[in-house]
Amino acid sequence: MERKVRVRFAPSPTGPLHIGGVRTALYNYLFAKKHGGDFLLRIEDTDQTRFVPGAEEYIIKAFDWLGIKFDEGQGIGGDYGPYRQSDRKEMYKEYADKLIDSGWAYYAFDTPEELDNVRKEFEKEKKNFQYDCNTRSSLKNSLSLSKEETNSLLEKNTPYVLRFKFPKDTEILIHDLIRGEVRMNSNLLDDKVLYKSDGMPTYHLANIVDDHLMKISHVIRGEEWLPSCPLHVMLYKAFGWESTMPEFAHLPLLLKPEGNGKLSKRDGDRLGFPVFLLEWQDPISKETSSGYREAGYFPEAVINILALLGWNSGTEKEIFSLDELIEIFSLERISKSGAKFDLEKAKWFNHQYLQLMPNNKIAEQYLSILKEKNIDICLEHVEKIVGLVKERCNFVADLWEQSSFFFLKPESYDEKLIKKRWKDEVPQRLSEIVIILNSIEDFNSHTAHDKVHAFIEGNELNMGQIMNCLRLSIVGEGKGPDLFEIMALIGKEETLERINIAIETIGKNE
RNA sequence: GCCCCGUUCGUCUAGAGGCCUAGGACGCUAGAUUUUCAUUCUAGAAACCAGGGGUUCGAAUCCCCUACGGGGUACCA
Repeated sequence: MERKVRVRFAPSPTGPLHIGGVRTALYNYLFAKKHGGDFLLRIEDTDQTRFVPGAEEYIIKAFDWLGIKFDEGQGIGGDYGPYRQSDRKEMYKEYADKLIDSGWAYYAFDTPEELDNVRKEFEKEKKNFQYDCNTRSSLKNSLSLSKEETNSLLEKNTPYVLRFKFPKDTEILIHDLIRGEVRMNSNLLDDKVLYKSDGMPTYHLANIVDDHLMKISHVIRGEEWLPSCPLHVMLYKAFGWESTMPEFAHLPLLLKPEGNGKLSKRDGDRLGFPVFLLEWQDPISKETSSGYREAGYFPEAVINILALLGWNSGTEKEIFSLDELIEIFSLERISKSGAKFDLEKAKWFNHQYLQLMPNNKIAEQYLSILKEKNIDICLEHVEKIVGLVKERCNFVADLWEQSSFFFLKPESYDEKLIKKRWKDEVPQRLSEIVIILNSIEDFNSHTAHDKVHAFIEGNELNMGQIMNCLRLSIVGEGKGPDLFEIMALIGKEETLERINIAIETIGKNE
């Protein structure tokens, strides 16, 4: 039975997405596209107390930036809507009732306070309380109560929840596409709440009903869901949907770099690298957390970084475009253990993408940074500068550090370099070079190079001595690309001016 | 506590019984190139394959135990 691949990414709008969630979405996307299937976005907002305004919009915007497109879902549309669970509220009741009718679920009238007390009682005896096949008969529910008692409670509108009735002594087998077979015994599993007293389903009920109705073929989600997967499998069985039950794949988690715990939204900026795709401001605390976009990462690089955090192609290739990833992605090559984010490698990836990007594209972005610094210059010129210095940069913003001297005269001169290189005869030699450079009609990097080299050789001077001092005069320190290229780009006049200023300044103010 | 998942260089990982004196990448160190810094190139250090038992002629690879890490254990997702 070949069925169309349909996968979903189902975040809860409790805040911005962190990169772990983004990676889960990416793997879903790659899997769907690889198999010519659909990728949908479903908003799981069954917990109304955790609603965070703006989160849903943020999620959509974040994927928009990343360049990952949903085929269907919230904010996109499709034939299986609505795609926000709170908008599907009415239909869950019907399915919950079906479970009551078939005996797979039961009413539980215990209040949260009562359950708390039971838990405390158990703790006193160093035992752990679980609402399950061993304890449910002593609690307040439709299994322990008589039919009359139950009905009377219902008639009085007593708040209740619906719990799943796990059968006794049943082994539940999960076929996980990443982990193989996982077995669990039903006696150890608790009777999870399926339907809450506020009239909303829990994740467990809602996700099974929706996945079924939306014809989801594969559930690819984080490992934190593995323990509740037996419940999900049992629910498919209870509904009689076993034949169309999706296949499961539980992804390893993204861990905090310090070594303990999974990455979480609350990590914000604390870890020294962005945890979110886009900058996020908490609507209540007003605290802002940085994003990859704002930190200067390219979306293509972020995709590449995330793809390789828990998956590899089996080859030694590491730079992949989205299309290449779709081509070779497979669930089998996902590793089983959690991965820590490596900031240094992330920067390296961005560096690779910066080198791959055409200079005019980079120049466009750099131009807006230059504008902010009140530097008015044409794109063509910036493009040339970018070509000379981009290999030294990881981010577009690094360009300034590597090329500010193209736009500004040195304000000071590197002291160490002066000490080492600025010998007494240097000013005289540089004055001679000024005259030589000034005599060049067609001033460019080649002519300047030839003249200066001829001068150095003709006078049997030390190449390093002259070149370093010339660089110091023009750049202010010992860095930068080929000096003659710099001279050509800033022009003859500016070049001469800078050398003259250096001759007049260096060594005179002490 | 109980249940589940995992464990190869600092990090991400290759490895599906002999090709492993364990390969690559980032980072690190050194050398080369260069007019400087960076890039680049080359080389190097870096994992007794968590530990211990098996199985086998042979185990990083299969099995068991232990340790450690992670996840779950909510009317959260």
